[in-house]
Amino acid sequence: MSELEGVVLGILQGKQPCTAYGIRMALQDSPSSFWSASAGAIYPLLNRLEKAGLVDASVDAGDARGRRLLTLTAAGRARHRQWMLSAGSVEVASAVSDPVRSRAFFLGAMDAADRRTFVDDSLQALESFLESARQDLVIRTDSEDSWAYLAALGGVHQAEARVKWMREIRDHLYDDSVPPVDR
Amino acid sequence: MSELEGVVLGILQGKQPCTAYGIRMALQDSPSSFWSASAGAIYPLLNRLEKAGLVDASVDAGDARGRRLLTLTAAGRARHRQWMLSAGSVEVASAVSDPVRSRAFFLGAMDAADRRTFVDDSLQALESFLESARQDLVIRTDSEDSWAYLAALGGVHQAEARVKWMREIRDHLYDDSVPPVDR
DNA sequence: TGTGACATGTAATATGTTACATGATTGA
DNA sequence: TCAATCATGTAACATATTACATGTCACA
Repeated sequence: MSELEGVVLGILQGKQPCTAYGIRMALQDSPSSFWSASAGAIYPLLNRLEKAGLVDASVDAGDARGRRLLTLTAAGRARHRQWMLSAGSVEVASAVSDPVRSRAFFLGAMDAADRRTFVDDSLQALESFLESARQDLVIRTDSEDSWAYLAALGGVHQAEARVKWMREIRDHLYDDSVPPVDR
Repeated sequence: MSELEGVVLGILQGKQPCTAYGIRMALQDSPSSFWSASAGAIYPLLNRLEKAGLVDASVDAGDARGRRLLTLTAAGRARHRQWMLSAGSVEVASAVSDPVRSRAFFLGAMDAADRRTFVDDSLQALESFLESARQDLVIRTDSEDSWAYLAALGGVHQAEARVKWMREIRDHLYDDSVPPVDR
């Protein structure tokens, strides 16, 4: 069961009845750009879920576009619950990915000028991302869903931790005691 | 250019000359389980890179296994540099993924008992992950590569932020009108 | 001498990406 | 009426996963 599948089931549970397009838009509104939320991923996925009996679809008769309103079945809810509870496994908890940190591991192979570019530019990008995470939090502030707010708050905390960390690296960079790496 | 490709080029740059197997093992040693580091991903990838002229391979004549020692070409180094500098783009900085947080957005759809299970179990998983991130940091402490140390430190900071955040959620959970479990 | 790590690779499968293609609906 | 948004979908392609398959090397 893929991450995207779990997320899509979750969005559907919160918005049903809604269209595949609506799910796509909800995914796109997230500050994270981890999924492209492309039509080529969403429509085939939803059709798979429907075929597997996790999702019900009814064509909206009053809409000539063939608008399909989707809802979760009982099996779909059970599957979503199963996905949720997998958060307790260490494998899921450790399947994080941070593309900036992945790159930072190899800073030692760059020359001093590139290192500066890297740190300055990625710090700016991280600050910009933090800003969008904060905006996302504001949107959820008056929502009745305090859990979604707390989840978004976690995103802000993590974004703050990333900015702080990159500032630490910058401080280290501007410290002259570090000799250049030999190549 | 995929994340895995960039990471593999980076590992190779730091360990060359080394085998594809060595790169796999280096990937596996990371506390993050984001990549499975399976043979089915690494060997085809390295062969693609070789074909593209980013990697050079020389068969070790003294080894009957057909051990191939890999090195980066100039084009490979340039490609790696390009990947590194892409950390400055907001798209890359925002392409983070946290499977526990993804799930936390949908806590509102769970019943109280499942919510408690979710929070208690994922807190334990996050603490366990934090521990492995700390161990990874210890390994890098006496390394001459201070940058890799700083990168791993970022991993620890983020893991700490995730634990702290889940504790906040737990506090919110037990503050609620829901009667507390026996403890 | 035997076991576990080293070493390379493929096959079937699943899933995601980009780009393309089409048309309806809504509101200024 | 016209443009932006809503809405569904496919095609070619790239890439990762799991499971399988084979054999060598180092060392106790």
